[in-house]
Amino acid sequence: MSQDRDDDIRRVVGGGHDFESMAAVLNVYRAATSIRNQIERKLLNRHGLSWGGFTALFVLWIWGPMESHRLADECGLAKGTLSGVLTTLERRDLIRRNRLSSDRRRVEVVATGAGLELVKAVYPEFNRLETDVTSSLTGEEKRLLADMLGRLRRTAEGIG
Amino acid sequence: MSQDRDDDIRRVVGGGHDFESMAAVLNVYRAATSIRNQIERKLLNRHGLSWGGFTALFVLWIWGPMESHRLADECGLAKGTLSGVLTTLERRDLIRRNRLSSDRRRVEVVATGAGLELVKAVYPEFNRLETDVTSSLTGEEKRLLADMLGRLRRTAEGIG
DNA sequence: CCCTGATCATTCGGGCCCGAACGATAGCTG
DNA sequence: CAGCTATCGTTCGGGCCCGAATGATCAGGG
Repeated sequence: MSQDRDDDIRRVVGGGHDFESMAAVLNVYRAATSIRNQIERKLLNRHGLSWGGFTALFVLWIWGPMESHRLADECGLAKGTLSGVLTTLERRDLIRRNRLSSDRRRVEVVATGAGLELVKAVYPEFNRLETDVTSSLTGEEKRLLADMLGRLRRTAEGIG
Repeated sequence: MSQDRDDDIRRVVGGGHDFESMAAVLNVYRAATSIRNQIERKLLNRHGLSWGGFTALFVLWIWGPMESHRLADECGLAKGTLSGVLTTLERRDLIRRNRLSSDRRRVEVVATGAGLELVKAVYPEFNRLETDVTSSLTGEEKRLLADMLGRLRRTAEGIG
């Protein structure tokens, strides 16, 4: 946020507001959408993957098969949203749903061979884009950024 | 990102990857969605506003009427997306579209009295939530965070 | 004057996203 | 063992979101 914009805002909304917090929140959101859009455009679209789809596949790769509610949590998605994402992935044979015999309400989600192959192929380039996108920060800054954002997120979720 | 998770990832994806950048990007995205979801749930939904709709109204409040393409840019939305958001706002008489007589391709977007009234009423609470959400950071940290995220965003957009 | 190419906003197709409602399943309790 | 109650995943309604295609409008050159 440039100083000019900041001044415009102060002038219009008046005093008694918390501009530091506003700038922090605004920048978190803007940076996130920029990163997501760039990575989708430059990489994921080409492989027919959405951000959410790639995330799910990545989680299943790292931690192996898991139940749907936990996968939703790991991906940061509402369960209804995850259901749709999984349907898309399933249509392309990248994941499978297995109903648990021990509790037929639950569903275990498993990446197929093709799913694992895809995420393994895409991840290196994904990581390279992460590096590119954060190239204006030092290693120490990246750690600091991640730490501050982690606190921010825990606070936000704690408020709910 | 906890150390355990980090270790799991290192073990599976193997060496030669940039985990610092990965953690930074992951946390940006997760923090952004947490914040957005909380603010929508706790405030905007009650007023029938989406994040994008509130943003558009806020921008029009601060900087006054502006052409549609600039508004899209200020809101960080694709122009097609903004068109939909504006239709929603227009249906509720919160904004108006004026075709420019000087160039009938262009559209000037104006907040109505009701629109200004709404954004003025909602903004103080919005700002309070921004304060709450960032309460685990010091003022200096918020400034640092905003600065790093600004650099990050400019880099991301520069890559495209 | 047209014609051509550029530049607007809108529309469209597809998918994401949420919360609420739903139906199926499980476990408890009397 | 029948009837609650809680807890699954899915579905549904509505809106957001993008990129590509579309149609309207404008500016410049023959």
